[in-house]
Amino acid sequence: MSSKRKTPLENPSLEGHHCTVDLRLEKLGMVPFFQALSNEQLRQVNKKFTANHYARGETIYRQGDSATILRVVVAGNVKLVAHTMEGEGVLLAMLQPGDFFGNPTADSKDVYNETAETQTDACILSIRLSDFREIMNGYSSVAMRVLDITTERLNESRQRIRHLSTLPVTKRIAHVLVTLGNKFGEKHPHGLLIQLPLSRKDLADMAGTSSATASRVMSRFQNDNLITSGRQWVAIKNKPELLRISAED
Amino acid sequence: MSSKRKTPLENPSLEGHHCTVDLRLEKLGMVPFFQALSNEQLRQVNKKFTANHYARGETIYRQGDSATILRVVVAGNVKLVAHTMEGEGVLLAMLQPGDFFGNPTADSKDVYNETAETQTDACILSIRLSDFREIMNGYSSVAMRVLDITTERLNESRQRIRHLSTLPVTKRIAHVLVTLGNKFGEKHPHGLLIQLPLSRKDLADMAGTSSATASRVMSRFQNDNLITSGRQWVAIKNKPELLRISAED
DNA sequence: GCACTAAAATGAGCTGGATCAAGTTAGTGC
DNA sequence: GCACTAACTTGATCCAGCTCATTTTAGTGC
Repeated sequence: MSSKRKTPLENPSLEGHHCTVDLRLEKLGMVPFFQALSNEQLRQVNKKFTANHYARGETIYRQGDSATILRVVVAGNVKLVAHTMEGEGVLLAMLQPGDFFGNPTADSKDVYNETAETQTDACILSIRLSDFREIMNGYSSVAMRVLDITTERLNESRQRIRHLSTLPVTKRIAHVLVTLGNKFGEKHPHGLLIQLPLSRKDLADMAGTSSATASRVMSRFQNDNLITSGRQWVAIKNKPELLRISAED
Repeated sequence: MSSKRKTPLENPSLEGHHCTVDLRLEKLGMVPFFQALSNEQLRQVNKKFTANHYARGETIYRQGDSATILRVVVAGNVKLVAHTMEGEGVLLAMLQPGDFFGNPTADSKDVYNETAETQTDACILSIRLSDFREIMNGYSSVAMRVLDITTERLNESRQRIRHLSTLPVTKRIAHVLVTLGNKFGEKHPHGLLIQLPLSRKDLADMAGTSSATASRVMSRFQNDNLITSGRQWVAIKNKPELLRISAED
């Protein structure tokens, strides 16, 4: 884009027209739980979905909204945030293309218990929960993959509980950085660049601390030459050492 | 039992012979995810299970063991604990009859990432993971129920992350008490008795605090007449107030 | 009833991290 | 290049909850 750009982050520049039917079909096949389906089956499934484009920072749904729709990220990133009454946020998950969100549970009285917000421009597919349940009923491979993913998320979630209960802030942040690096990292002159707008506040909300403390820890890491960072971006220069810090003792 | 017993907790007195085939069959039908099966189907499924009796305090499997077996609690209680290297524990879940544990995921290189230990004498059914996957493949109702339960556990787990990150100890403990009351509570002269051996340490490991702090908070609750408790047992006398405390502000 | 033991209560002191409040800058738009 | 602003940094203070250590007590076995 403009030669003035300084952020090392890629400009998403995701135009609305990227959310087309053909792209949808192509992307649906890449979604983990549809991988076992044939092209014809995929075409059938595709009919049930609708696509939507969201700008960065838009809210897709809010905590407390009735949960009748399941969504899949096709392009861009989405974050799931739980808010307390006072407005403090806890960042539950950072999603990338292929990830689904919203409960896959049928229970029609369910409401979302987190808010979904785009972290970049994004293209999102939606399907009625009842339709998705039907698909799972029809194709056990789909149901099984969804179960596998949910189980994995449960395990991650429990690991985070363990960290919150037992590790000091420094280690928690080191761990969050490594995890983000693994999921969103891309090779870059600065190091392993986390391809995602990521503020100190976001980091703090992931590690369960305040943004002031997150900032202090990040300063220290930067001094120790473990990371490079600017506004809303972080690159990892020494992953092994971060990993060591997060696990030591 | 002996007239000398003081604990208000029921004496489990679960003898080995309670783990019989007929009991198994009867109980299997009560497990949430098998409820939609016919008697004949149930009999088929039953063949795949084996039953085991464990004494209180026994370890069923350890964190790091290879995870090739899925288990179901038939009688008694089981707790899932994650340990750090230093031996601190985090209590991830307290299970009751009907609950399954161990990952339902096929991935054969998986290991358990928590330790399962009996909290009372218990009867446990085991099934090979591969057999269970087959059952889920064959009966989509089973797969769907397992998914629903896993999703619910994920939601609980995320709520706990929210609490750990945002609530002070007092509220977290109040919340744990209410939750345990709902799950394990039984009417009793003392109030709503939590039918489970439950030490201050257990409580602390659930709320993410030290047993000293848990003890202090419990003393305060007792002074305020919200609970009654002794060694390893707690009864709730004023649930509405505890609920208010856990949610206030 | 008495002795025994592990659990629980309690005290004293310390500290990691929160909070509040200024400064500083990176990145952008013009 | 310059001005602008939200993001970030950094300092100073404070306290909830931890740790360590001691005393008390509930529950059990005899």
